[in-house]
Amino acid sequence: MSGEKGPGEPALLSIGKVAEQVGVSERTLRYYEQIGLLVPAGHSPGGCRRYTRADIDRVAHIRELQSVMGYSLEEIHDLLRAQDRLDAIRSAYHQAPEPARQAHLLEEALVTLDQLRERVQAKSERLGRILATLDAKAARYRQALGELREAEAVTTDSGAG
Amino acid sequence: MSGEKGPGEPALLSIGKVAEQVGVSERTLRYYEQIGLLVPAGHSPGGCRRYTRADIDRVAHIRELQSVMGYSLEEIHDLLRAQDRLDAIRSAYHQAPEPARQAHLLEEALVTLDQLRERVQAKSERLGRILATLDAKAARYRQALGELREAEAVTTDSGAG
DNA sequence: ACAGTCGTTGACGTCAACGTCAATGACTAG
DNA sequence: CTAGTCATTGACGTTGACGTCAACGACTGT
Repeated sequence: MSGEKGPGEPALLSIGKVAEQVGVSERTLRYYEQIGLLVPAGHSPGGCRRYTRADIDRVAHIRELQSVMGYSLEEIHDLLRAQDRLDAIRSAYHQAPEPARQAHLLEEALVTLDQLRERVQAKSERLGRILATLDAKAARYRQALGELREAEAVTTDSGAG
Repeated sequence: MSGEKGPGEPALLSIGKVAEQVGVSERTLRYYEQIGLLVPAGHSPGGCRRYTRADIDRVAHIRELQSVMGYSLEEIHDLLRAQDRLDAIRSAYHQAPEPARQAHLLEEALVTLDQLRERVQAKSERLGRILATLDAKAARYRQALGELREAEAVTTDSGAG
């Protein structure tokens, strides 16, 4: 036994499992590590990468920011740095080394969070406006279609009568 | 006079003006033409591209689909093809060559429009969910911050008293 | 012990969406 | 008519985000 099935243990995953579970390639995971986006939780004695569930969540988060927000990996890197600082605070929270500093970091993280929130909201609003114009367009076309059909019905009437 | 300032005229613009007005490079406009995304309305006798306001709108539309929806130029090309068909119908609408065919094309275009609408809505909803989780996170952090401050106040009290 | 699979590190390839440069031609103010 | 600016067509370069391949080492069931 070399540390596997303990129910309270981290439950480490190989790169292949992670790739399969989140639907990315192994190459992508190694690339993310290369640019400092996702450092695996550890390594096997032989040097194989070992990931945790948290790492999976992180990759999923990265993909979401990519696809939904259209962020570059560099922008995502910045965002996740703030997230990492928050996590550092959470772990520090249970040790309470310097409450004043904790509060400062928390405020800093809140600012970052608010900035992201604003950008997400802005995008959401833009999408809302686009939706409205699309609906308006569809309504106009539907009306035009109705008129066309009415005209056609009249023509058919006079043609058949 | 070679067709410029008539108030009812097309009011053609050079590539430089268009690039400046929509905030893209000339290279980008030529590239869009190269891949068939934006064919200029005409050319000067010497071969310079001439664009209309409609072309400007089109470029703006392209950039919006790129930035907000994250579509590739190829996907945008497909979308705009449907849009172009609709425009063809609109111009045909005043000539009424074949109302049955018009109706068919209109229905086709409506389907495309609905597909886009659905995708926009899906993205909007995803953004909404992200917003909710961000707000929840912020709330938790704000609470943690409050607790920290309270603890600090107590500490300060005992320290000062 | 060993075959078969999984993983590792380079290194080079790729694709979209342009940027940049060079050589040449178009257009415009004076 | 001419200087200065704007535009045109290649052609090659670039950047991000990976894909792919080779040569090798790690791990697993039997």
